[in-house]
Amino acid sequence: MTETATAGTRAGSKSEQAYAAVKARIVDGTYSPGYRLVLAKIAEDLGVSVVPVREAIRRLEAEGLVKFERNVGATVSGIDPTEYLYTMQTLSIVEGAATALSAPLIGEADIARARAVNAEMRECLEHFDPVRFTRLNQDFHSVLFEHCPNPHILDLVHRGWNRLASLRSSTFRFVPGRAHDSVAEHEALLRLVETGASADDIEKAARLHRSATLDAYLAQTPAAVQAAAADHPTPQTSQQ
Amino acid sequence: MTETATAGTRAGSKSEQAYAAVKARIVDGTYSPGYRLVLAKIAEDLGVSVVPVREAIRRLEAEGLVKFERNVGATVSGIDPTEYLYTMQTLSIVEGAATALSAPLIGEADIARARAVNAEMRECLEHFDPVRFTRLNQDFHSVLFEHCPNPHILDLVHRGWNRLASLRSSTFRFVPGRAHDSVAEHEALLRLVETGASADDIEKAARLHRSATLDAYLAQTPAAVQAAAADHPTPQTSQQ
DNA sequence: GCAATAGTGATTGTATACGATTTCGTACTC
DNA sequence: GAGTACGAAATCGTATACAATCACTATTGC
Repeated sequence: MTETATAGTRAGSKSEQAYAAVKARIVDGTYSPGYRLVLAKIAEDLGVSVVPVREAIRRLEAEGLVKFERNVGATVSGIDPTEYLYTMQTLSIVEGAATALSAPLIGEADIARARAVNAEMRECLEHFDPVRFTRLNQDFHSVLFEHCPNPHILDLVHRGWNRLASLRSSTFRFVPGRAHDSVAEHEALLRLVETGASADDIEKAARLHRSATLDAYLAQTPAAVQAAAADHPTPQTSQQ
Repeated sequence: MTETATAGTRAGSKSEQAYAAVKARIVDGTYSPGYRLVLAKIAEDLGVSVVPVREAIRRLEAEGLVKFERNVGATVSGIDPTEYLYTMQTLSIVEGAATALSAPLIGEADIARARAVNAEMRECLEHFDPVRFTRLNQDFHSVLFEHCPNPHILDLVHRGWNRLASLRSSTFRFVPGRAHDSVAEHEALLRLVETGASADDIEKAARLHRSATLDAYLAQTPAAVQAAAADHPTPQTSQQ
């Protein structure tokens, strides 16, 4: 997880180093949303000059992790509800596809691992450990989509997850009750894969799983956002 | 079309200028696949220094238009059949979603315009004008997906089209006979939108339309590529 | 004649320096 | 007292310069 098309830029590169460092700080929350990223400051912290840092920031901008304004500077992208909506919707689509494409390549060992992870998630619910739950959730889905044979799609999925991570959109944070349903849906998803369900069915299930999380979020959110959301129906959820 | 998340980088920026210039040259074929992009040379041509050029190239790399190798340089991405497969598959997914999301927002005027474009495409078939056909094809699909209310998805669609443009994957070029089927499918798509078909049906149709082009390409391609493609089934096509 | 190797040229990677733009604080005016 | 104009500090944008790396070729040894 979390390696995004590094093509051609080996680890030794300062640019790459800056990219990884800043990204890590955003994802782990050291730089929280709204944080002002000053090139010179970051450059000094990392012991490199501003040029590679600038390149790193621009790259993070392309991934949506930071917002860049000319002659003003970069800030870490915030928890704009609309952005959350866009991201979840996009992820629903690409992750659904990735999971469907992965399904035929998922072996018994993968399934077993996913089940173990899901069991741990259940435990987290009892001991209320949101942080671990979120990390395990990522692990679970990784098993489902990591075998996706199309690297472009896989990359899009990774980007979506990174974006969510930067938004700190833990399921617990937004909708406490949702987590319980989530683990149940995980088990259902596994059974579909296990029994060799059609790619179409798996894709729908994966989409619904994410859409449900989004819907739960929207349900407990101010009316204004819901109104905006009405213009952006999530595909495959409200069908039938 | 063809504006890809320029966020924060106003037109006046040399970096932006370099990006647009190089991109244009790639898309219009001045720099054809395999062309070696030397920073210093491009910088001189554009009358700017190498730093903005470098930034532009890196951005194009992120979009998949060029391939970058450390300490070696950048080359325009080539017509690697596998890359073509990946791109078409991804586009099939995001364009399908974008079209489905757009559908409810497409008005009668849009439909009429699309019909006019499709009629022109028919003419191109008779007079054999592949270049114009390809451009019109893009216009046609733009009508279908440009109303997509989710900018992230729309951006992914644009990227896919740009990538195809750089690959010069004109339908004519790859599979002459395919173009005739294509215009027929266009009409069918329009009718679905017109009659308010479900988002699911529209999405499937849009995916199939693209998958068919991909399949046609694969059908006339060496066995080795087909074998590789077998590992990468296109979703929603073989389901029937 | 072939292979390994050292040297050379070309190209990228990064640092430093300076100009351009914006922002924010302050003083001044109405 | 509020609003505006001005100025200074901060920050970004780009040019230039140099160091690091790699590809290619010629040479040498076998």
